[in-house]
Amino acid sequence: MCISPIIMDNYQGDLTDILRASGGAASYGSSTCSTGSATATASSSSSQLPTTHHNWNHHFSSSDPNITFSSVLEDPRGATNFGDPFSTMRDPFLQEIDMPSASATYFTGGLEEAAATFGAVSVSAANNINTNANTSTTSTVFAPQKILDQEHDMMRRPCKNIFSNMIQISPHAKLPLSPYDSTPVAPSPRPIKPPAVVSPNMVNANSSKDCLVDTTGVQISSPRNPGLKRRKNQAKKVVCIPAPAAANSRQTGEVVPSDLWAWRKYGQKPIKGSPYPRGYYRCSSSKGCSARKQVERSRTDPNMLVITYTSEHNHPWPTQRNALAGSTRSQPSKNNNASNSKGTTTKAKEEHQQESNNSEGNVSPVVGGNSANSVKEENMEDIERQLEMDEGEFSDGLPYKPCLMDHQSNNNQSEDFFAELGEIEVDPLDLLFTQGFGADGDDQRESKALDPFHLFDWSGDTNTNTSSFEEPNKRRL
DNA sequence: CGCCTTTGACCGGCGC
DNA sequence: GCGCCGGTCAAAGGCG
Repeated sequence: MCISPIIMDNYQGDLTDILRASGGAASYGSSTCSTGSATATASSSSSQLPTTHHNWNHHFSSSDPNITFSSVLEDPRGATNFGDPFSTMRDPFLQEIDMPSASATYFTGGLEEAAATFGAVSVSAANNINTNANTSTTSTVFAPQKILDQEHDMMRRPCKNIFSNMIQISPHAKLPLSPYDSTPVAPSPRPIKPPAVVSPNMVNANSSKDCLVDTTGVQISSPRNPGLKRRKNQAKKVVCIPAPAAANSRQTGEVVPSDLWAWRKYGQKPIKGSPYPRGYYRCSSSKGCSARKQVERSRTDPNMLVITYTSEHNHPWPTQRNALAGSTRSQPSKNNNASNSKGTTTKAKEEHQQESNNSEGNVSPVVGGNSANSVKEENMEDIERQLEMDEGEFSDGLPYKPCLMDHQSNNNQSEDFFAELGEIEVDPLDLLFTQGFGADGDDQRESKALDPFHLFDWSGDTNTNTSSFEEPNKRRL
């Protein structure tokens, strides 16, 4: 069995992959993955995630020698973390921030190439924006206007995958290196960064291109916590992704694509000038984690979600989503009526409605979070073993063939995929690694039954037969 | 019981 | 100094 490239398209709505591919892997898989040989994994431990990286990485690297995704995943700092794959764990998005310019370029180039392969339009590590843009040394650097053009282009094109619809903006490279650049430490008040140089070219959030956000000069505050003061120039990472389908959006909030972290919403505010509120989330994976993110719809393109990551996680990736109740809350089974007005009922209501809208009489393969996770836990050892086997499979040269969706259906699929993320309440990656590597026979059938996307049915020609993959989500829901 | 979301209040920064 | 604004807190209530 192998990982079909189609998965990457399927994952267009899930930040997990990007999280993994962009940053996490730099810590996880570093030296072994980059070579493609991948005979040894940096994480043979109980954590499945590094292995996951490993495999993704392998996909890219094995598909096309020109794709440097494996390089992307390599820790540019040359760190090796065989002993502790989390030893350098930081927020995968923010990690970019901390990279020296060269590293950022390195990253950008790799991702850009990969993005191009997948039909991506614009992916940028904006360390190179602004003041640093002129001094960058590679052609992969985007000048601000180029980014604008790229986003323009992106907006015109239908969504192919998350690579094609995601813009990463990180503070310019002249920001001092993050004080969190090193190994995560116990949560503690962090030093205040000195003011960053703000370029007049900076595109700010008030511009018409509000997916390009000045990530400096923003404040983080804990006004009621004397230990944490508002910090100007807090490094932020702004990411634009395709928003979930409008039908899936909440009245007062956003359907936030799942990522590996558990986020707890702690606030929501209407933002002046935007018809869409901004949701405030903090990491709930670990107490004391200062990681936060803000989610809002682009005021100019409601189909885009602007996710701003601030601060960093000071803990490893959560390896068990069932411990992260909020992000994987199960499908509501009751109290979905309109009389409920607080708590999770809104989400439940909408998800319920979405399910009703999408099911069309079919039985929705909704996988309860608990059951799915229990499957995950039970199968992780098998999964890891299977992953190791997959390594060999890739080593045999199985070509990676990007499966580009046709433009018409793709946009819908993107949205539907997000919708499903909210509906099935299970990280598709979890599905993948809990069911996708199962054995033959009953296990396989069971996996298929639990696989709403048919992700694991790659016996056919998946790279060209897009119709076979046409709207997989709708087909099942 | 522990987690979540919602939401009004509170607070600090900033511009005028 | 004042008001606006964004970010956070914390109470209330729901869910599994």
